Amino acid sequence: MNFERELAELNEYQRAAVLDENAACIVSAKVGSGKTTVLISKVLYLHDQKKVPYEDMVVLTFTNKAAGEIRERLAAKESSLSPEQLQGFGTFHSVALHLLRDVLPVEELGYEPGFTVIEPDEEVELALQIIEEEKLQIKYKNRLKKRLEQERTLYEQGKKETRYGDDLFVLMHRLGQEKLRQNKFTFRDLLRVSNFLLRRLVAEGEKEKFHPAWIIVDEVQDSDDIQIEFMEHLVVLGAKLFAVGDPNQVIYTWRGSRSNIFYQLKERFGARELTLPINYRSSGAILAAAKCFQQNPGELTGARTRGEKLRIRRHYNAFGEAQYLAAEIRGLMESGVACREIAVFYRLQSQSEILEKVFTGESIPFEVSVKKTIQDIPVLNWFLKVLRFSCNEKDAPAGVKALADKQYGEIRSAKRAREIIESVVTEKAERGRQKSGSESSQPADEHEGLTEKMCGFAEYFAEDCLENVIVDPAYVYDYFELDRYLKPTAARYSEDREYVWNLLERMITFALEQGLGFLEGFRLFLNSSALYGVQILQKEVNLQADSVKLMTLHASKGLEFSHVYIIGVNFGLIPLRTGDFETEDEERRLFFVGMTRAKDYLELSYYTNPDQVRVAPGESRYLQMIPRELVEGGVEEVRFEKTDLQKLRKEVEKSARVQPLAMLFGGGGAGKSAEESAGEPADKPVGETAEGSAEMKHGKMPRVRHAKYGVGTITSEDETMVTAEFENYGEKQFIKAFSELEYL
DNA sequence: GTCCATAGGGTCCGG
DNA sequence: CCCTATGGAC
Repeated sequence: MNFERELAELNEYQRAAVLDENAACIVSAKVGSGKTTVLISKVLYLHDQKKVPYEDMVVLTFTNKAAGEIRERLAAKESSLSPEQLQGFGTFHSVALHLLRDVLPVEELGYEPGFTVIEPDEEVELALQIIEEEKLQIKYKNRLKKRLEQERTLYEQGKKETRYGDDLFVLMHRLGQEKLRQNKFTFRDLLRVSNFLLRRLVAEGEKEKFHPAWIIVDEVQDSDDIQIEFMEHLVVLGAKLFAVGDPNQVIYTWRGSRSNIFYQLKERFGARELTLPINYRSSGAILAAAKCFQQNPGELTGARTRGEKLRIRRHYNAFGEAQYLAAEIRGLMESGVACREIAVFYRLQSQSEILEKVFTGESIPFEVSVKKTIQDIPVLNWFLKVLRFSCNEKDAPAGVKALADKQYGEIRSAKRAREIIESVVTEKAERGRQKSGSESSQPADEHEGLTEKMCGFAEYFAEDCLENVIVDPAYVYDYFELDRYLKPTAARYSEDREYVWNLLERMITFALEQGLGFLEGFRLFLNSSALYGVQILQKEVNLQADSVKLMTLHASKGLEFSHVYIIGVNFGLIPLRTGDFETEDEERRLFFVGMTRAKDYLELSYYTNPDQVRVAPGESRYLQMIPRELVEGGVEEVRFEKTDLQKLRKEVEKSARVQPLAMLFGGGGAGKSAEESAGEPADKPVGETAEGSAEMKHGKMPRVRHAKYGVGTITSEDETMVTAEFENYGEKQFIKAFSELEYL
């Protein structure tokens, strides 16, 4: 039997979790212990052995990515899965969306089933509009987004006074009315309204309307109150609970999850607690070091041998380190390590900048993980608004924004745009009322403006909609005469066009997949595009691409690499803040998460002369917490000469342009710039590299010795690199300033 | 309208 | 720690 084999591949702990019969079970899955494997096996076990249909399971994740992974791994094991069967599989928000659309009676609250999900920014815009119209007194308007999020709980608890004694609660009330009127849900509303209707379902004993057999939750430690409540309602409706998570990986308390969540869950659901204590990912040394940062020092056992020790390196500053990393990574590449197995983690997004510059200059293939949403791509932001008003004339605000867009719109003033849209909408409504069979549905005139095109869209495509004729983005592209707005002369034209094209293709495919007409499919897509915003853009998710990954420690969660470099382990940066203990604990967990991403090699580094203010020059005490016997050769300093570094830095700054032939080995002192002599005196050389380069001018092939590669001969060089042929290793490239080569 | 003291936020970033 | 929006004093 197929499932028997599946079970045989699990260890005893994993097997126990999969086979557990309790009504509620919480699995404390230690880092790298096969959490997702267990989760998938559980689903398969319930389906194959317990004959629970997939339709009766609710499988909840926090990210679209995790949801996608689960679907994918499931599809690999079970081929004939239909989308309907997996409607309960997704993020908390997408499952709530499904419930509100297809199961729960939202119309009883005054919403229509075709509601739109809006992004936080849109709620803020709506709020600002209300503030203006009603002359509300709101303090800190520039931080409205944060205030709406943070002070919402106070409002919901029925508090009278706002934090700053202003009209914020009046605003929240009006905002609620306005969202209802415009048929819009925020992310939070999805869960809040779901919870409200589920609670009512329970209270009125109408359990037959929705009664999942199982809820299975991934990364349960990230749940906030509203999500726990959602789980609770499903449990009350009769579902059994299986939740998997790790209290040591709570790094998002600032957005609502709490570190004692595991304890809370056990109390609330009377759950049995199991553990998955065996880590399969990291080498023994890495795991042992990481264990120093475990918060709940429960059982955590490694399955691997000790492996290579960690390294701790000291660099002068981030630039020197970037040079070093470039050389180091090149070395790894040459020794056959795939780029995709190498990652550099840092605490702050801004730290990637210098790495990007240097890696670009050194031709190291890399990719920076930056949060990308629709908002970050202006053309899509604009075009989605165009489509939203086109498909739904009730969404006048979208029409106004499309029309008044600074870059792609037609009308300068937002006020004027609003007037135009309003008049067109009322005019259209009137014409509809006195509809005499006259031929009003003319195709859009070629020279009409955007307003007319948006208003005529639904009518124009109505017939095609019936026959599903639209399969080519060109129809829509031409209808809007998009070239008039994207402006072929603009520098970003081809990129913009590709984005738009891509989006249209996706929307058409979506409509076809859903078995809906073109227009209906578009509407449904647009209504929930906020929830899947990032996925729309995923032309390629490049975890597979062969490039070095640069990301923040936060972003590293859930990933693994064979070689990991955590940089800037300075006090003041890792941990970021000092002072209060709550956040300090979180920093420790964050560091733990980062370290445990590494499979085979982990290197930690800090700066003696950090460029950023508020970063202390010394090593973080986190480094002192790691037992020395796990560290190769104590702290190794990467030595260099400061003037070389400054020269290199200037080159890199310029490298966007054509690289000038740097006079690195010209006459003595040629590299000394005015600022340099005016600034603080250059440090005394601490390395031995200066003499070496002088020697090479004479065209000799100097013999060198390197601590790691042994004795060799220089074979070639340019301004920045030296290549040497080693007797026992082969060819190796070094950055001159860091070569650590001893010239014989 | 301008000045200035000061409270409070900033980094991290899911849906 | 540093920056700045805020709002009262003038």
